[in-house]
Amino acid sequence: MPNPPAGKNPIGEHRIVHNCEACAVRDLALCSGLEGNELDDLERIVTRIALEPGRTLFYEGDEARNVFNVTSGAIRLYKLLSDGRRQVTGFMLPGDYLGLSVHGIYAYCAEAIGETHLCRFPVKDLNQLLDAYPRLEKRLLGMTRDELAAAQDQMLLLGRKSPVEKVASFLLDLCGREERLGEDEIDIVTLPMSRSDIADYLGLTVETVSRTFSRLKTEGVIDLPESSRIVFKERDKLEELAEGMI
Amino acid sequence: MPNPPAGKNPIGEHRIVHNCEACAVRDLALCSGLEGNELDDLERIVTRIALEPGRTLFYEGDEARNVFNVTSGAIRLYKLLSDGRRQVTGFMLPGDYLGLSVHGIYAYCAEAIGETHLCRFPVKDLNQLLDAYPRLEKRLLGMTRDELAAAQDQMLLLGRKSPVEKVASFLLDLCGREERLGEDEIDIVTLPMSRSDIADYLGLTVETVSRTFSRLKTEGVIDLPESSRIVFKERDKLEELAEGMI
DNA sequence: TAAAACCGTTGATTTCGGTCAATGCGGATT
DNA sequence: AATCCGCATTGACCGAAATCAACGGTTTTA
Repeated sequence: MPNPPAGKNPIGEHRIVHNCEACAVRDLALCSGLEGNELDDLERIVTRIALEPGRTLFYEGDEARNVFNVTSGAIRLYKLLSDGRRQVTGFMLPGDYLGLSVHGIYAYCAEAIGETHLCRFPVKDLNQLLDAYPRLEKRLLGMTRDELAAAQDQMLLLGRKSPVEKVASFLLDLCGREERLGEDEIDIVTLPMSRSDIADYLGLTVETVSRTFSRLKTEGVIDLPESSRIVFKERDKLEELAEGMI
Repeated sequence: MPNPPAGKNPIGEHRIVHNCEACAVRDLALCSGLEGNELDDLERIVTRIALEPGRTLFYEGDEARNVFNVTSGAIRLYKLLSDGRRQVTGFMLPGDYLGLSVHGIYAYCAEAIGETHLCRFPVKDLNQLLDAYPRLEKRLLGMTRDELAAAQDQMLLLGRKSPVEKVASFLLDLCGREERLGEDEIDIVTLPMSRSDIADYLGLTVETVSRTFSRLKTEGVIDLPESSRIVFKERDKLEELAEGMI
């Protein structure tokens, strides 16, 4: 049963009727801490929205009125320097939570990569729920803690890994996340994002990313049937590469 | 009134008698969320420890039994690759909280830089307190959120900034933190860490860090009366450099 | 249907930061 | 005072990744 759109607002978001109980990411997202009437209270404050490819959800510096949970598609988070250099700080997949703010201001920009669906929670309402349901707050703390740990892994990658190590780490990480989402095609990763997104995530240029993919293909470590599909031919080799053991 | 040591254990930690009410970082640390008898409960589970320079507090992968709050000195957090490459993920100063764990395992190594004092909280006991005092949990969430935001700034630095931009950002950041700690010497930063710590924090080599300091000195942006003291001669210039506006 | 725009790949060239090496400097030890 | 040691600095050189450029394939637009 598809979610029927319930109207389109001026900035290109589609509101959608939805049911949390039946949600695909129910066990991954913020809501996983809740059940029964707790979930009803959460459902009362949520709005489901859809974003078309390339649509900006919010900018760094905007007043942070909402937090979001991805239910389908993918979002890129990024920061910009004044001359346009970009650092992608994360890719948010179904189940992931976004909307980090400091002093009520978003800490990064968020853009849809492909067609993307999200749950939107007004911060004001959510804060009240947090007080009522400690389990929800625990869940939020847990998700923030996990994201901090991932950010520190990314620092190691950005500061000290070579291009091959970066690309290998990235592919394995994405593979692990897709597996956790129930992708059963083992050893195949689908890349929702462009080479330039990957480059800006890994602190490289598009050319270097492309050359590294080609090199891994030539060496027989991966296969590239299409530019957005990666097949792991030698996963152990890839894992060794990712940790700098070669 | 100094804190009298109360005995030294086999691994080189000194336990210390202490009073939270009179603590210097009372308003910065975890405890800032509490007052009165709440603070008493926290005090009941805390142990004050002292570390001599270079002492390891815990390793990445250790079972995470405690979390810590720095009260004086400085701690470096870092991750290692198998061949010894190191990424320093953060410097923890008085008021900062450390002990991030995923699945009950520490996510990084923690080492004292100089003589350092900390409050140690057993995770088990702290979790009970978190349930009893929501404000404490809010405080923890807030501190984790701030650290995540800082980690994302650091990703931008590591992935997209040039050496000068990295060093300038680092100096300004450290200056801001020392000011918040009540350092009243405006425009003077004292570096508790070595050049190699800085290099491993910024994703550079010692040589490049050293050359960049020298270059900034030659250009009259900073002064370097000693290798661990930085005087800002032209703060605006430094701020422009940090954001890549030159 | 042609033109344009975009994306990914590959090649040639350049450059910035890493590597290697030598020296200086201050504090600790004898 | 003399030696040593770790840390910081400086110089010379080199190489890996950035930059610049071109091309093929696909999608979008006119």
